[in-house]
Amino acid sequence: MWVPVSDPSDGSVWLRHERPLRDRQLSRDQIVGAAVPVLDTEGHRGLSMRRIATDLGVTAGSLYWYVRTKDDVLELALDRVLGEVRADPDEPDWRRGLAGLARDTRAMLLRHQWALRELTLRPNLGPNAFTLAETSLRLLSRAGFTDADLDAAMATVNDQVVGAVIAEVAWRDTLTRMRESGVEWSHHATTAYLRDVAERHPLLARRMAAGRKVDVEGDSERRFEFALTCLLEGLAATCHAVAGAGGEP
Amino acid sequence: MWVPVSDPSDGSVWLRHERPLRDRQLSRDQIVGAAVPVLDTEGHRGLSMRRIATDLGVTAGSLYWYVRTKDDVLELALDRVLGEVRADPDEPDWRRGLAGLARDTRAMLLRHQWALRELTLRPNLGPNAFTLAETSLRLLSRAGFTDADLDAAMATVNDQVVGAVIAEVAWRDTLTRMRESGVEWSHHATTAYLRDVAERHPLLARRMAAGRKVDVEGDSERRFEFALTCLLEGLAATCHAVAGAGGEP
DNA sequence: GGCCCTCCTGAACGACGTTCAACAGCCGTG
DNA sequence: CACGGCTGTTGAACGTCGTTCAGGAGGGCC
Repeated sequence: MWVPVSDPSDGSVWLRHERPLRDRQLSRDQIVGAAVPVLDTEGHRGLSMRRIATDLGVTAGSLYWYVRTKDDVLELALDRVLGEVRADPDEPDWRRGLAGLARDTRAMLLRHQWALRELTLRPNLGPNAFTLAETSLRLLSRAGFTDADLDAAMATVNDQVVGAVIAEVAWRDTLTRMRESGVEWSHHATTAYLRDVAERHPLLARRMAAGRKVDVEGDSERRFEFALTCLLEGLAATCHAVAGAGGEP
Repeated sequence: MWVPVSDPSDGSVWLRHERPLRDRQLSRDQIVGAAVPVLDTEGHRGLSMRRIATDLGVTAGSLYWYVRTKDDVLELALDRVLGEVRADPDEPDWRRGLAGLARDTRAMLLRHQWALRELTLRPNLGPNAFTLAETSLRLLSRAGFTDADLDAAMATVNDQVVGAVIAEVAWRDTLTRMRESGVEWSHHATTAYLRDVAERHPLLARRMAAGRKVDVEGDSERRFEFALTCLLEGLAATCHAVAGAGGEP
């Protein structure tokens, strides 16, 4: 019994079953397999249904036999790359486990920067997303969090990673684009605009001038590690506070 | 002497000066003013150059006199809403100050959810972005962070907020869409897929079943506050560790 | 052999971002 | 006061996009 309640685009790909195929010259897997490399190398702008189709040697229309919308493809692609994240749910030291998970997620997101966009407004109900969540929960429950805080703690770590990589990518991109157009950051006398900003904001100005030579790679990693230890520290403290006198042996 | 190095779209709107206008029937301000409400009510999909133009009573082509690209409009719109965030840089208690800033930023991002997408790959060099950064730095320098960690600490707080709101919005959206299509979360016997997920992931399953009635509003806020206290706790600890025996009075 | 279901083609639709020749009105200069 | 030039705006056009759909090829089942 199925009521298409109003159905503008019901739920998510994951809640729709893949058709049983017969002569299949294509499959969802192949479609995603074609989409991901394009996204990696050419970004969102480079991916079109027609592009996927020609890469697979078919016409654009055929894809709609396997997928209802381009958004479906993106949703599938997102879960595909989420599957690349490796983490050991049985690591006994929860802090080490979470840190590893965070680092691996960051690495994945840097490999597939388009995935950040997807995370912002994609339902994200894929199997790999669930597996990752379960792993996090497992590690955190080992830390001694109570049921209520378990959710929040998991979300906190995850959000920190996502937020950090977003900022990192945006920053990288900014520097690249500015360099391309001949403007040098950390040398703000070039543009009237930047000079003005520096005058109005002393702390920022010091920060801009400080790293005369900007080391995006290193800075980003340092920042990420800082945030991570900071957060884990806070989590441990909160956990102990909640557990009262209990906690780790 | 100007070399258009390759110039696909040099830098950012902010590095280009707005033309001095004469008969101006339009202005960048008006364009952004027309764009933001559309984005708020109809999202990215609802915003087109033609839409902005007709709302302003002109043709699409005219906009290109004030703006070089649709991306310019989005960049300007992003900074416009960043300007809505209010925070007191002179708040003596740095933790209270940062918490306030974080909460206000979250509120803004919930009002303008499209802005999340922009943050992911927009240069974000607008004046309001800089002002916010300066405020953060001011508060954190009051906390006693050294120059090197100042950057990282600011980024950490900011990233947490962005990450949290992203997850919140995605979650809200998922629930809404599922409800629209008649699938109920926390009642996963409905779909074979969700039942399967629940079987494979015990901790997740408990979490799904726990909140029989999902209170997105409350949960999100609780989670946000959890993350915030957690993070500030961690920051304070790190700061003290770095400052050695020094620190607050 | 006939039918149906699966899968793909090719053409089409409407909307999009962006460009551009043309033209309107105001400017300062002669 | 006339005129050339700059500032804005138009309207049509280009190419691309996501998506739809009638049609047909070809295998599986009765």
